[in-house]
Amino acid sequence: MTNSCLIAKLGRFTELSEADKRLLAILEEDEREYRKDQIVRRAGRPVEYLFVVKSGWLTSFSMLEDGRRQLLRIFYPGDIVDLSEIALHQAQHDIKCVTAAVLCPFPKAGLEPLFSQSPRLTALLFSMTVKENAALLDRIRAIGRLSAYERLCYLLLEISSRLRLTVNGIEDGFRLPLTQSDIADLLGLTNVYVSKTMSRIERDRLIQRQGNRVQILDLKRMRDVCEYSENATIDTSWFPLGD
Amino acid sequence: MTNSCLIAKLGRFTELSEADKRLLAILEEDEREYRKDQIVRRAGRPVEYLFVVKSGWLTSFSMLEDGRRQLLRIFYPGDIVDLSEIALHQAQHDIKCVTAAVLCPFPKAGLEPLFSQSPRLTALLFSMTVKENAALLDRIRAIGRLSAYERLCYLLLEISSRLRLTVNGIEDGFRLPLTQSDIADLLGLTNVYVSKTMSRIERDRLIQRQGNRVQILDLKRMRDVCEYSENATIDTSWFPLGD
DNA sequence: CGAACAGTTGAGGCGCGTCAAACTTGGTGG
DNA sequence: CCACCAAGTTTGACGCGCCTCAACTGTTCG
Repeated sequence: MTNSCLIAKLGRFTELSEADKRLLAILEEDEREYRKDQIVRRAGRPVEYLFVVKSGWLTSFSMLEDGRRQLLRIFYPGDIVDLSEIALHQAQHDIKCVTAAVLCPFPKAGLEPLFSQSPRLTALLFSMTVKENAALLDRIRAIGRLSAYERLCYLLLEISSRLRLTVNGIEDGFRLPLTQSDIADLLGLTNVYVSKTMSRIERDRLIQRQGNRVQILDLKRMRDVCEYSENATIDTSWFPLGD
Repeated sequence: MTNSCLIAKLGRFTELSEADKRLLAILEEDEREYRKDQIVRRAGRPVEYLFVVKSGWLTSFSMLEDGRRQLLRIFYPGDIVDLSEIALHQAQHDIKCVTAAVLCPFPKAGLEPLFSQSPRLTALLFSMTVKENAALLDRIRAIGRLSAYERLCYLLLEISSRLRLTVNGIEDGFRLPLTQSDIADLLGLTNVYVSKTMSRIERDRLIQRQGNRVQILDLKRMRDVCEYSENATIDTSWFPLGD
């Protein structure tokens, strides 16, 4: 319980009571290791288990018959995979590991005590979903209306902002385990054009790369390029009181 | 309460107790009329009120400094505008009326009794948010990886599927109050190309148009074109029991 | 009747895709 | 510790889908 990823992430947004922490810790009792590229769940299968991400990056994606692929979401440590499918009978998307990962599976019904015993945790989970929602809207804006150059700046900002929730000190850069094909499929581009555009961004001294490490050199200019402002905090004023 | 839009929509997914219905009806006590094109809320403003849509279509959108615009969401009768902003301090997007509309404003805190008194309604609202989330993922796939022709087929299917939730008998077509510029801004295209592509879709006898009414002629082929399958039902098996 | 707005149509251009061939990197086994 | 291979990245030539600009055609409503 002391090293629960969920508690670590959720605790950033609001004070958690001991009871709440216990409810969350139950979700991480089990633990399973996954290899890089391993499929965690296939689209069309019933959603029986959800997973807390303990370590590693995962992604959900959608394939078209002719091979086109769209990456939909990245899951980081502290996320619940896939909270968004809980309301559906069948999984809509494939989910696979971008890196080796450790996941904590729990049955869908495992959320029930949380909903019935802690209105405050419920509101928090609700807020997390809503926040994710806001992130999806940002991506729609990016894919729909930004140029490739702008989209890449946006993605790097989004990733670094998300990493800041669970990782400390990324000012000197962070490891980016996504391939350029992954990045292309996240943003509606091709790997070739991602490569060319990343080089331009680096030449413009907005970022610096070595291997798969990326460092953002000029945060302000990056933000201006894609008109992206992250808002990390959530409004907890409407939350029911803790018990 | 008898003509509550919320109850009408939510009741399609699960049985509502009388107590639940009362909780929902409170949200629609107030009522206000809006003109076509009227701004309901500006980005950057604090989110104090949410709205139940009683009639009309609204949209949320994001503007870039140079005038580019991305429509993010369409709100139909029975929706809550903008449930997704509840977790944030400031509104992220502008919201305006596509048609004349009647909205029921209620303060953000108005949801509190619902969260604290009815775990079942909470789970339902949560599911609605999650379902909306799934719809956003579909749009990301469409904008990121589908051609203009495929995107338009997708959008028409999505709209007709959403309308089926509150309107009966759209088999003989439905009114589409969006301009082609709106449609373009929803899908990351331009009004000119939407016009040309819509004509192609009509020439291919997938749809038929007159004025702003649209009728889908060949549902199966439409679905095949964009590989889109709607899933209307939600899984309520994990819901806490009603009181 | 005319202004304002939405839709249509055509000509030409550009951003990003496609294809293909080098080059770099990191992991693996001898 | 080096040699090797597979996977990922880079680079260049060329093409296409969608954009831009612009003129024209309804259509609605004072």
